[in-house]
Amino acid sequence: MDSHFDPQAIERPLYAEWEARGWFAPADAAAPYCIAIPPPNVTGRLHSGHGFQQTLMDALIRYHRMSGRGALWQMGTDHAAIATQMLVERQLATEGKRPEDIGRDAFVARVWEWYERHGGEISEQLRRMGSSVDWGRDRFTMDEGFQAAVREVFVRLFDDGLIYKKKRLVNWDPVLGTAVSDLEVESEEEDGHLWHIRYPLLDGARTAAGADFVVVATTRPETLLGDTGVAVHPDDERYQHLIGAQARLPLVGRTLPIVADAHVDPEFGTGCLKITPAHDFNDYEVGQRHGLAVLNVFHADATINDDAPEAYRGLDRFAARKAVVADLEELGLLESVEPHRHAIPRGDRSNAVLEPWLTDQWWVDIAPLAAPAIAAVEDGRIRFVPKQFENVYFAWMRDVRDWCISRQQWSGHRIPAWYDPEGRAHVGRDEAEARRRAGLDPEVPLTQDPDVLDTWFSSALWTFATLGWPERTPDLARFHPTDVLVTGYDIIFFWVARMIMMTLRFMDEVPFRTVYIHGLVRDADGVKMSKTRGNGLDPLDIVDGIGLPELVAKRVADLPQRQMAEHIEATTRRDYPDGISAYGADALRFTYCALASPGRDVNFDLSRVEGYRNFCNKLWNATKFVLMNLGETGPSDAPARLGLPDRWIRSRARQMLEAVTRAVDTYRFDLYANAVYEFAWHEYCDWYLELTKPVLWDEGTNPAGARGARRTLLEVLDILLRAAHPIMPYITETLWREQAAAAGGAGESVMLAPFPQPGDLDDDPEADAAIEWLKAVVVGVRTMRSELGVPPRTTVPLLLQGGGEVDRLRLDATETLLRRLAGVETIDWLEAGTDAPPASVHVVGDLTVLVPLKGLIDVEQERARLSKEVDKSGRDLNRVRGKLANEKFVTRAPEQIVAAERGKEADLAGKLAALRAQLERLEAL
RNA sequence: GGGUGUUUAGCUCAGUUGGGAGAGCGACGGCCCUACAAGCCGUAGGUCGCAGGUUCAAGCCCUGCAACACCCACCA
Repeated sequence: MDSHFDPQAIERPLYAEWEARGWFAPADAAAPYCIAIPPPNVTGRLHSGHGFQQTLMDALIRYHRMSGRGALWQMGTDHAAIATQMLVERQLATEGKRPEDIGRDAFVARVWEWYERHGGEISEQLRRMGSSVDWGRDRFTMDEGFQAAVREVFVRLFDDGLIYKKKRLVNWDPVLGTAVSDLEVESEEEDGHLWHIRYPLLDGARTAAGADFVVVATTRPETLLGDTGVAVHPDDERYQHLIGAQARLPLVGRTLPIVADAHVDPEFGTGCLKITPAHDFNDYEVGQRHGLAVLNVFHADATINDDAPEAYRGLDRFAARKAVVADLEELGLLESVEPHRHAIPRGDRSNAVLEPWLTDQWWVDIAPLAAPAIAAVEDGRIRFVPKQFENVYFAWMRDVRDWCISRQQWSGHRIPAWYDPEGRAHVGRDEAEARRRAGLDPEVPLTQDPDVLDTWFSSALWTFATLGWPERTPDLARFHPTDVLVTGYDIIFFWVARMIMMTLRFMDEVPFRTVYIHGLVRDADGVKMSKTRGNGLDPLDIVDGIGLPELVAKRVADLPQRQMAEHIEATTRRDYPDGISAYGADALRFTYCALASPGRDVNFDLSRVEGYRNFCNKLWNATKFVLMNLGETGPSDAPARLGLPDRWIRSRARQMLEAVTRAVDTYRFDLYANAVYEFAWHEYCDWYLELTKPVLWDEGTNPAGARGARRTLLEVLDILLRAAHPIMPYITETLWREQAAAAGGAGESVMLAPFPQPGDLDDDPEADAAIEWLKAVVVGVRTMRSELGVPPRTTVPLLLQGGGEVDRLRLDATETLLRRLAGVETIDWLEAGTDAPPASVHVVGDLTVLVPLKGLIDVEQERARLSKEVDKSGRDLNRVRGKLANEKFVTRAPEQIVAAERGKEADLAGKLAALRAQLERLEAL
């Protein structure tokens, strides 16, 4: 074996082998366990969030596969309709073309080309992370089966009256030229203005203050062109006499009725509200209540249409705003302008300011779907981990509004509706069915609805459509409901909620029993990773490494804003002066697991990866140590005897496995990783390997003991590697095969080996206590040596004082080990009544451990150290005595707590006495 | 406006039923000792956000406050 762990050398060949041998497919005749992957965009690239999420899923899948389940990790990708539309449009733009220049069919062909050209990238990246997805069952949300599923769902929902077409206000993206759903609106506070505009009153009406106009306030003066009313609060004394009066709309001249509506807040602005039903959601409601006209003044691209005065026609909305304001000012109708901070709705894809716009769209009537979906979580058929996300889910679901599912784009699932010459819509699984259902003659021409469906409509069918629905496939019967969904809180509404609704509707069962919600990956400073900030880390750059020039080039490529490039380059050069090393997939995966604390975002820090890469190296070298110490014959059937260290490490391994299984059961990937790390490094390596050395190197006097140590070294290493495999598959596979070969055991792969169980090993309290005693003495001696400046290779004499029978027995059992680990030359007991020589002292329970100074030591320094120890012990003792002096404590606290405190008191008193005695001795020198 | 989360060592974070504050990284000192310098040994560092309360006992339970982050709703 090489002296260093080199992930580059082992990872790719292993993955290729696993895949080629079909080991990712679920075992037959085993209890099923299934996770459906949240489908990455087919043309996307792997980012940190993916890496994180897939690591957690792969850990679960590998764990359950090893635990004997028929584990299926269902693979698939998403067609990402809007994202792809934008990419292909951008590609066309470089050729100087617009989509309409080439037509729908050619455009759709381009989209498919795009899928085919880029579709493989994400799969390769998943492989590089070690993800054990079942490639044989790979699906795509636009594949034939999915198209059938989508049409089936659409038709059935339509037939049940849960899909309908209706003209109403929607969130309109004027840049993309499509409606979007409520969820795709991102509102951010931005600095704007509040314009106060005078609307002249008609027929001699006056305000209470005597003015012949009312003043309305608006943040969007251009919408004035579509005003059809003015509203005041019904109880507003200032305006009550104007209710029913009329005002004249400036610039347009239209007559506006003044209506009373409780929606108006008398405290805001002047208490007068202009009503633009076609361009504001609240105004629309007000308009409906009062029968106001709905006058649309925008084209689809938010330029002013022909229903506005000629002067503004064709102007972009922002140009129109300027013109309107200027004209109002000219006319003396602009009373004032004040700065005003308010929320601006923007499209999550285009970042364009959205407009409420009146259009015909397809909708899902959501309430009948939401009710059973709420119930499924309420009654525990689905549970969220962490639990608090159930409240997030409930809050949204209980107030959810109808879902706008049609998009005015070309990329995506086309809506299965056809129009006859009279414009009536006929829904069907295909045109023939639509015609048949409508009883239309073959010669009646039909045209299909031009719109496509919201991408999330097909995603909502993910768990069951991937398994074959609407066919009743064996996979569907076996693996649905899936066991757990692993996803981020950012798509609970987009995806999780909709999957639950659709699955309950069409499968009559839940899509998954558990929803594990993980945090989002941020950079080391807690800032969200994003392309524009240039602070993102590509997981594969951490796995395979990347040079600084390449990293800089990658981060500044395709930046929306050129001026950011300079800044990003500077920070990149500062943060990664040498680029990024190839840490390997195992180290990265271990990091993701270790950082996966529930309900928290992950602040991703490369230094953690480095630490866990070092951990990989530690495992590597530990295995090397074990293999090189197997001796000539390796393990044999000759009698073996387990020594205390062997019994201890087995007992500790059992406790590690208890922690691990508990952690996996509760989705505590962080505790899982920590338990493995702690055991492997600080127990197996730091102590156990060291404890075996005296035994192995003194084989002649104790061959059975050496055999016991060898056997234990191998067995515990085997357990450790199996326990760690779900987190770090590559290195564990490599080392496990070495180990298995040396042990002469069977088994081709650690990923097919059984996951170790606590019951495989025995608890051994006696060995635990003995080795803990030994460790305490060794650490005590080491501390004294270090503080006294004794060179590592110099052995020291050791004196033991006090202590009981147990201490003597333990010394007898571990003396050889103690000598080696503490660098001790001689060990002598001081008889009772004998004065101790001047010495450095350390107390372990009743036992006092002394390293005589013999004049070659800095007495002053030791005195200072002892004083500190005396002070600390004195403080501890005082605290314990204070507690015990408290009558309430003694009478009310549980007996065992009180007894423990009394024990502590005795220990501390003894320790203090021993320390003081030694301190006095030193001071007498 | 409503809601959720966070606040523990210089940094990033654990702390599972309330019973003597932990890890990793970083810092400091000493070591190339026959698995590992990607290592070994040791040391320092915290009034657990603030103020109350419950309790014999609070990092943990309750109340209030503050700061930060996020979600939902949007008074134009």
